[in-house]
Amino acid sequence: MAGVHPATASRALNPRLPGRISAETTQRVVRAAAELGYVVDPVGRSLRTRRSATIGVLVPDLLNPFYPPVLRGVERGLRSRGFEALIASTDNDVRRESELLEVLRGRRCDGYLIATATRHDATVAELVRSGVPTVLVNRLAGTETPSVRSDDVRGIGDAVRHLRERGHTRIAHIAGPAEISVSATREEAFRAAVSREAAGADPVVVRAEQFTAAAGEAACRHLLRDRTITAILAGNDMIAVGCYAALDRLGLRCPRDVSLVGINDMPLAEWLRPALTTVVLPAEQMGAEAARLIVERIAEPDAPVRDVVLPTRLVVRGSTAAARA
Amino acid sequence: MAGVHPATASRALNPRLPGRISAETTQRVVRAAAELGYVVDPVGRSLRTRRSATIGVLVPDLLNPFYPPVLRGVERGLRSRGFEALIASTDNDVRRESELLEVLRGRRCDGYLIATATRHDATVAELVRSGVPTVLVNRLAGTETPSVRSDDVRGIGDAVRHLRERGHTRIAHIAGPAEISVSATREEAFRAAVSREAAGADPVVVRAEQFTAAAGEAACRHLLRDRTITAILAGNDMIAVGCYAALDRLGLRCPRDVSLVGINDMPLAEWLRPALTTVVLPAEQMGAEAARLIVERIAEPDAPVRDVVLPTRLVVRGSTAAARA
DNA sequence: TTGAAAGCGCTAACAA
DNA sequence: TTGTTAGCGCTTTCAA
Repeated sequence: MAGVHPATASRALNPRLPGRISAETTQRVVRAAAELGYVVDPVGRSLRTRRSATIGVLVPDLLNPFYPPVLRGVERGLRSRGFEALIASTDNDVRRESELLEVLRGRRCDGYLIATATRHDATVAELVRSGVPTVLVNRLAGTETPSVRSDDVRGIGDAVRHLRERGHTRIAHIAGPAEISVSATREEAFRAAVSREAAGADPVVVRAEQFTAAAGEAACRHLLRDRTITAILAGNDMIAVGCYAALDRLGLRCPRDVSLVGINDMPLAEWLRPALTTVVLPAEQMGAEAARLIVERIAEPDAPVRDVVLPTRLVVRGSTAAARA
Repeated sequence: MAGVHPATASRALNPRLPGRISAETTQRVVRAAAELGYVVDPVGRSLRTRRSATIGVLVPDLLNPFYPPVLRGVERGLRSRGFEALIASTDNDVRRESELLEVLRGRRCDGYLIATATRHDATVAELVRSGVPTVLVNRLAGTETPSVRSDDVRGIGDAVRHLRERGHTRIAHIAGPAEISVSATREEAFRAAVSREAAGADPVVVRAEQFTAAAGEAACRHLLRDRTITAILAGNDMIAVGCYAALDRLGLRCPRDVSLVGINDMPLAEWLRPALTTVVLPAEQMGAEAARLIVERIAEPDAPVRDVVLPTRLVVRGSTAAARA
């Protein structure tokens, strides 16, 4: 319709392609395209360029309220750069992780965003080894891979100090599952903070089997056989939700009897009663950063590996109060 | 490697293609493929077949806990049939809906799953008119489109009866935004149920601006200026969460002063305190059914339009009790 | 039952 | 600056 060769049209519509096209021709092509409602067929393009403009995204559990905001950031970040996400949830199942990754790899994604990496993750290790652009989110597995995470150490330090300042001396931590890297990071941060902020205190740590309310409730009931504990730092907000339930069952009240701090600031955290004091992780921003990193990495696969650490902060709500006398 | 023509290999690996291949050759090809780690390139296939094995999925709000389970059902249902989902969240913005749909259409999806349709939705109407396979989820816009929804009328009837049996006579409903079709369905069902179950009672209805806790809280505070109300049916669980907050603020207790019923049974509903009595919508199953319907529709675009209505049930937890004397 | 040939829509390399 | 040619990997049509 513009009276030019297809290749010229292609160049006119893709200004970044080699071969500059005159302004006049470009205009003619663009106008014709608009009139015809022409949009490039991504399939033809992919076949030629060997790129799909698609990123595979693996999350551990869509039902954990932490991830939807992350995905929102990922989705927006990718789409604004012309990419689409293929999202898969592994339900915290290592085998399913490798299956899903196979499916996504079958789709020839240009890169992968992995939020499911466990501490020693063979599937992810193999992915990285194969040289495919990969970015880890929130979880860490080896240092040769770019990652986005949050400064949990700082946030947890703030949380412990907050509790200490309110007179709590017996502070417990309900850690997440051992195989998840953030569990270890947070537990370590907790121990460090207690020994720093509350020298001489003996840090109490129990472990929840999963990052779920049910597992949190079980762990909390176990923990509270020790009634000297007046404050709990939960491994994440879902575990904190379980703590509310456990406290209720045990006839204890929050924050009067036990203060509670979560980690994540998941969507409903401020609507729990009492509203949850929690370490805010910038979930959406983490997703957005991850999107940026993976696109950069695809453009420059050999650029040095970067780790992005995003700031956290403590938001004080109703679930923490002064220790009972 | 199997010593056959590519076309033969293609046929051997795609048993459904025309042209039957001998068992022997097939075996040779399959074995060679396995050894080479060969997987079909979906891009080449798409270019040839004009199909992408990709479904565009539009949801209104990833942050509303109702949708992650739906997506889980969609994801599994599609993947088990060889399809992938391209998921986009519109944040309840009509303009963004049409933009995102354009982006997805640019990707040449084979079909679309729309969970965002408002009552009179031009974008969706145009999509359907263009003849692209489309299935609506949870929301209804016109009858020429297949849809998956839940039997809210039944569930709401059960809820009202439940309240009535516990002695509640002043039962109010906090409806969702007017432009969403489920808001109207539920309001109507509520009015019908009240006049059936509680003849003579005057159904009280207020409207929340959005399906969010904040909007629910505002609506509930407004509603409770009438202190004769002893029970509330919230338009969905997020609105119910807002009701908990409003009751707290007003110094009222649930269920002692006011009983509360939600709709959805979202992931955290049972962990709220008191645990939320709610109408369970089979979210994941709705997603799975939608996946099934859209794939069927792609296979047989001219089959008669089907509406799937899935059953609901009331789950009674701690937020409802006998009316105060 | 298998092979040969062609072409889906696009853009990279080369030529003009 | 634009045109020509070729080919990405696959499956379909036609022929053998």
